Amino acid sequence: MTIKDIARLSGCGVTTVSRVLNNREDVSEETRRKVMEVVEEHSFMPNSNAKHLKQHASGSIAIIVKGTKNLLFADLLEEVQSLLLEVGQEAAVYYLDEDENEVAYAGRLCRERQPRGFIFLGGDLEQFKAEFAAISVPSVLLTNGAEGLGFENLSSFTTDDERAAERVIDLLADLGHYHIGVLGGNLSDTQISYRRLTGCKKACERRQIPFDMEEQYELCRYSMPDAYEAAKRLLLRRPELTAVFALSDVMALGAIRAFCDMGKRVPEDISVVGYDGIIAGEYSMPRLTTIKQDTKQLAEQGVDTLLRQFVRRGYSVHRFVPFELVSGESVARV
Amino acid sequence: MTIKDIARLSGCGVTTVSRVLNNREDVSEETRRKVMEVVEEHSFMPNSNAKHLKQHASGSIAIIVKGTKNLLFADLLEEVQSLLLEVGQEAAVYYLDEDENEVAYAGRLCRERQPRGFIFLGGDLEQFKAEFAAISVPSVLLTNGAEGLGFENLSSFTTDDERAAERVIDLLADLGHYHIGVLGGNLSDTQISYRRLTGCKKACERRQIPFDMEEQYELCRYSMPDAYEAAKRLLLRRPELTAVFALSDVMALGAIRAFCDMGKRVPEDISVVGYDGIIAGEYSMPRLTTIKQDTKQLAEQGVDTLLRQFVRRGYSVHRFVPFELVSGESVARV
DNA sequence: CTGAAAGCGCTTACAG
DNA sequence: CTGAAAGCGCTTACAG
Repeated sequence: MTIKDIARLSGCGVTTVSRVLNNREDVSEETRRKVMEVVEEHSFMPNSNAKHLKQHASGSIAIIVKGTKNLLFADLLEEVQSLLLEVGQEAAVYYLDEDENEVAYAGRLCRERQPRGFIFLGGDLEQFKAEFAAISVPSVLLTNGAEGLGFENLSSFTTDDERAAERVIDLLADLGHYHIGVLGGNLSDTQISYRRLTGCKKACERRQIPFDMEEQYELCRYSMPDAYEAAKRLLLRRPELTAVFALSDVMALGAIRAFCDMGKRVPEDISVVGYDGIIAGEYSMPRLTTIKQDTKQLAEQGVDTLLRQFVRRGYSVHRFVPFELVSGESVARV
Repeated sequence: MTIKDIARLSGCGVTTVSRVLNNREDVSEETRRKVMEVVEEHSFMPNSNAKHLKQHASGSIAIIVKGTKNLLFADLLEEVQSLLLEVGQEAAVYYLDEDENEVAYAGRLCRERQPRGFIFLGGDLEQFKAEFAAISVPSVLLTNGAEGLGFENLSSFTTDDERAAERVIDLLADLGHYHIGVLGGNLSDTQISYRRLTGCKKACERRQIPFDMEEQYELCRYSMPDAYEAAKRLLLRRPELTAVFALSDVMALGAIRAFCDMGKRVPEDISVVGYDGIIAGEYSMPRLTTIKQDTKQLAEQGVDTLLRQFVRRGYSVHRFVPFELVSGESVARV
């Protein structure tokens, strides 16, 4: 069944059928009704391959998730998907390992699949700087800021990571913590861990808390098993730590389990702060003290902006979305 | 850049270019090299819309995830995706609420997007019975069994839910538990909760443990917040319970948090058993005692079978995948 | 081993 | 308001 059949059955030309199917104005009500009747009767759906071949685009938005085990993205993805569904915009999700090059991947997708636009969940600015020029469709980056890059088809929304991290250190300092460890990801200055760590350092300096990168920062991936091992290494190396700031909730959860297996109690013996505000952290034991990123606003503004970019090319915005320091049960006064 | 350009630049016909691009045998080595050179130089990618318009299929596999907050599917999805990536098979993921009709959705996708095949992560047999006939591409259902339905293009792999649930009740009975509550999903006989509950009932009968559906079963969705509320209702109604079997780990995690907030200790005051074996349950406090579904095998056999179905139509298999009762820290002797 | 030509199912100037 | 026709970028008989 093709629009040709529909045309034949409804007694008009294919052009008209196409117009009806695409909700064009310039069709008489009567003709429209006639066509729709036949369409419904056969529950006809236009072939999207043919459609998009002509339109030079696939009609669907590609969502690129960087980091398969990062539950923040799971929460965020859900919000993004439901917003897209509301407006009837199709979306396909592509998962990448956190170390893969998301922009190169998007570039390939562009040539092969021609999506209408991209939503990046997480991203390394390095990659954007180097390869985003090859991408010409509207795009939005969530949880990292791309303002400085100056691409007119790329918007970004993120938490003010530096400020948020400062707040965490301040909280810990206020509670008397002096030996603080940090668990986080890649520190290249194009990654979020770098911005968060910068906040930590500033606050430490301001509060006169010593922070020795080599000794007090432990690198790990965004997954519980990896954070588990990293947290153990960190505490074994620095047994005097009274608090650990994990730059992601998933890491914090792995760390808590690690400390517990080492015979420590959280927060009595060691405090743990997370970052993200994922659902799992609201139901963990102890409940996570963390920086809650506003996934709702991230998703809303991201989707909204992308849709706006579809109609207004060259429009792009970069904004911080508010965060909140949520106090759970994983932090204690020292 | 189209294959026409490649043809011109490499001095041969488009037919030949197409043959090279699709790794056909019948091309001379020299011609192939010449063409590939031009292709690489321009990093040319064939337009998939045009390609699939001809081939009457989209080339990509549609993965339909039923239940956005069910972390089991997150774990499973990751395995499925990485296997698909290994063989270079493109896949698009579509998320549905756990109450939506996944087969109707797949039907629409078929007409619109023409995927090569489907992988369903979770599914209600009811839906399959009613609407799967409309789907003619190879499909695989994971975590539910579709053997009885007799569709020749549908395979299924699942855990022996009934047996596994029996094992859980036996474990609890062995430890002296007599008042056992169950937290689970929709009980229509086409859903997994039904099969798991059937196992519970059988074991309870065998072990002479009373089980009053009205009083001891609490319905909830596959999400921590929902399980949290449901667990509270259950325990308030039946304070004498010494153990709760949550038919999903996500539910178990929500329940543990609920009991704790009610002033109970897990497992000292009340034991909790989960089902699934998700990663988050391995790092929770207490570590979850649960039925570990073999996501690795589920993914491997699922993907393998789907690929096999592509070349051999009418081939379908239905199998149980082994499970394991993993003992964590969430269960105690009464 | 190679290529000219038809056709996949749409959309969109263009002409009426 | 409507329709015949060209064309999107591929694949695939078919003929050589």
